[in-house]
Amino acid sequence: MSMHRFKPVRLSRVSDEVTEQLKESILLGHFKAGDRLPSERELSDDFQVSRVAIREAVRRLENSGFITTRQGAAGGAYVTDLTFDRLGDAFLDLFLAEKLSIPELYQVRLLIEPEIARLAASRITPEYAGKLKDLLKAEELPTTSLREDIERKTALHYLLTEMSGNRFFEALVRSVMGVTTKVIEAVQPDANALHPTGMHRPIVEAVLAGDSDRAASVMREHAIEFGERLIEMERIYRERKSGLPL
Amino acid sequence: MSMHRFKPVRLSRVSDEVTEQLKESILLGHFKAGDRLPSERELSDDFQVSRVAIREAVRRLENSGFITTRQGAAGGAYVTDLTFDRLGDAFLDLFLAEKLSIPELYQVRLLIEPEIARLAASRITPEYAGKLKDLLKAEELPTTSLREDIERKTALHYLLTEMSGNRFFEALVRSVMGVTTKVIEAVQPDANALHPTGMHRPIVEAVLAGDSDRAASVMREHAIEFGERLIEMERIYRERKSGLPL
DNA sequence: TCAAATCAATGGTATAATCTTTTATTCTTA
DNA sequence: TAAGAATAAAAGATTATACCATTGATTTGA
Repeated sequence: MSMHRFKPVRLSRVSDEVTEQLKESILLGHFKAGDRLPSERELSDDFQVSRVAIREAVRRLENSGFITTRQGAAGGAYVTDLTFDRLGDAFLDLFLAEKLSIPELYQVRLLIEPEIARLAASRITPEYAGKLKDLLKAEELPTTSLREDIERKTALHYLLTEMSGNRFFEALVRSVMGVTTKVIEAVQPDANALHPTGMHRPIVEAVLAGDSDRAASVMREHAIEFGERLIEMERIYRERKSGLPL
Repeated sequence: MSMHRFKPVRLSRVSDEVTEQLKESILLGHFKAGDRLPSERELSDDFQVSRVAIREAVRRLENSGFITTRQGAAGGAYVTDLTFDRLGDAFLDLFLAEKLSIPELYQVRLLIEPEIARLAASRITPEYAGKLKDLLKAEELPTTSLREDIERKTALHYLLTEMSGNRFFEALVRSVMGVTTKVIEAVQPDANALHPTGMHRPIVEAVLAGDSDRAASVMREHAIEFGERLIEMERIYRERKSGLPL
């Protein structure tokens, strides 16, 4: 009955050890974005484990967004700058597994989007003003495909989050957008009926005017209106559950 | 120059194909939480690929929170109910990679926590009232360790998000809490100085009273006060960047 | 000079053998 | 007969090795 507890010599799988050490190295900046990790065979030598263990670790790091791998001569595992994509994937999986619903997403969106618009209006610059006008013009071009239409209309929301200066807002909006885009593309509604051209105009105008309060309130109205249509989309989507995701 | 483009026979790695098929099966409910996937050897036969490919796929699914694996006779890959843990991991990685900062997290928290308190107050029930009182009592017990102290104090926030009835709020609060817990445990401040006993009392009282507006406003005050201390924690944390994460 | 052929490095895949862990079964023995 | 020990069996974990496929660099040759 010794008081001291010994730690197991092996904490876990060797591939987990490798994963952690590599991740640590990346986070500490020993490998920066764009750098290439040693080849699998080298890592195998360094860690003194088999290539299979290395590959499992690499696969996990890839899955977590830390690296991308390329085959061939100048190939290998390249460190990437972490993005919000993995968050989006996680949210999407949760939605597909019915651990999140559109109404829940929209309750949160209703809270943050007006705040983003408010911040954006308060931080308007001539450069951003130009970008906003361009996006609005692009939105009102004739639509060629649903996908392109969605891209154009989400672009404004992304620009506003960028203007807000808060990357957490950006992460959330991108994630919510990811889910809604998924649903819309699966249901294939009439693009213009879902989100009529010009719907964003009042928002842009308020932001351009630097009118924070008005920006927030028109964004709120927009979120309410669009949110209700989205909820109907989800109903349709869940009904034909056999039509596959991924 | 045919107009029709053929699709490549192999879209990607075989392990990616396997990952997608397994994930699809799980999402479609062919395997439910608690079910065991076929053994690696069986999957290898079914998919007609090597065990290496199977293992890489399993590793990714595990990393994404869809399965857990156990060794031994009754071992194997067991499907798990998707949780918000993976989100928390993603947020934590982003924070460690300096793609998110505490001030940004707190700007968002300042927005959602009062709303959660408001909702909780509007949905108070005798059962929740009992739980709230219990938690408050537990908080005011003498502290034994920093970790336990943190656990007790986060418990209230979790209960409130549960009461809010919105799982997205829950996901966000859990994620933000995950990051703050990480920072606090790394910095090891004096527990009571950081979050004095009784700090939560006004919030609980307002919620118990079913006073939504007051609940929101006192929660807002709490978030502001605590947030400022957290920002200082981050400064200390980032300074000694060598003290390792994970 | 430049295009084609070749080479080399690297990740991707397959196979097979063995180790380790865990549970179930069988056997022994008090 | 019941408890405990030995054994077996199943599954993941690990290793080793060989070979395939992709890709960029190098060499070759007209």
